[in-house]
Amino acid sequence: MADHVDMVLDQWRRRRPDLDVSPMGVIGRLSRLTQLVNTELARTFAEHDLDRASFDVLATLRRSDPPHQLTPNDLMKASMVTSGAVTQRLDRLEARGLVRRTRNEADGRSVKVSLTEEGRDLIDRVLPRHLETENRVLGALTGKQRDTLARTLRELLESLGDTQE
Amino acid sequence: MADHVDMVLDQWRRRRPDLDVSPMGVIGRLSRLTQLVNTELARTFAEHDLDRASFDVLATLRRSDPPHQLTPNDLMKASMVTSGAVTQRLDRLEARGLVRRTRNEADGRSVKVSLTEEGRDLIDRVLPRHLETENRVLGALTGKQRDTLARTLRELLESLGDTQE
DNA sequence: ACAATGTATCTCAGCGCTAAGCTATCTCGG
DNA sequence: CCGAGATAGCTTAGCGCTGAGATACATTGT
Repeated sequence: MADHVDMVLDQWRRRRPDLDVSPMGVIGRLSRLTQLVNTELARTFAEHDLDRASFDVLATLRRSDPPHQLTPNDLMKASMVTSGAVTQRLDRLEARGLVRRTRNEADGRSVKVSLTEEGRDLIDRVLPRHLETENRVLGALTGKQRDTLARTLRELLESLGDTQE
Repeated sequence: MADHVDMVLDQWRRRRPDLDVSPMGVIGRLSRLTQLVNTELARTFAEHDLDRASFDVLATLRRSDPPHQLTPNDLMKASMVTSGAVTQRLDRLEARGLVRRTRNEADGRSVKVSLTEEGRDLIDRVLPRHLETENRVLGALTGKQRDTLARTLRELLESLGDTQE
């Protein structure tokens, strides 16, 4: 059995036999798989009028310590997008009544973002469905394979500096 | 040692002990790693005034059978983007003189895209640097780990329908 | 006390992509 | 041979993000 990347690797080996293209066997698959998985996850989000960006914000707030308040800066660090993107995400979520921005008494530059009751209800409704989808996407792997995969990905992430500070 | 996803999993387990969030240990890392890797690859592309989109088109043409001619439709299938995106990618590359569009004699609806000499020179210059970067990104893994990883990712891709037709 | 520097957030032009729809051409059954 | 449907590529409005920069407030060193 062969996937799309196998075909790509074959082509390169015919066309450029002088190059070692084996790293593409890993990185090409990573990128392709992430795209397919994201498409699959997007379906579940869409069923609740969400997309990944909004889901990420709601989920990050939901899993934070009570009282579930974070600054835009916290959200930026967690989401790997720029501050401008966070502002716009919050604008959209606030307009839908899913989050609330309040002044930060302790620091006049800053803002506190929290879930509204509606926002919390929504994320609590979506989360189990999201986990089902993730589980289904991983259905081809045994538990042991998943563990090994998670561990290997963690090694790579750590080597690229993605650690808890 | 713990990465960002470990922290996220801990948070969920405290906040929602009723849910099994283990799938996030795999899918969260996949998504996060892909983003970090893409940032790293983008640096190499930028050194040659390229981005991933342009690189993908040039590389797909370069590895195709002589005479390195593909239709926009072929490029669309290979790249997982819409036809509109392919049109725009080709517009940009054509304006820079890196690819050429010619009529398809056999089918008046269609077009043939080929590399110019300049385009071919560029991709041949970038490709080895790109592979070095990919290799460096995978530096934390042994050869055996890379093989296992590639195989596992392929299983997932196949289960999601990403096969050669 | 305050100037200089740092930090938090927001603003916005520009970019690449998608989704929907358009035009031109091809295919095929009747 | 022709009309209906399929196919290939292009167009474009709208979307979310980036990168650069603006604003306001906080911190630091002297």
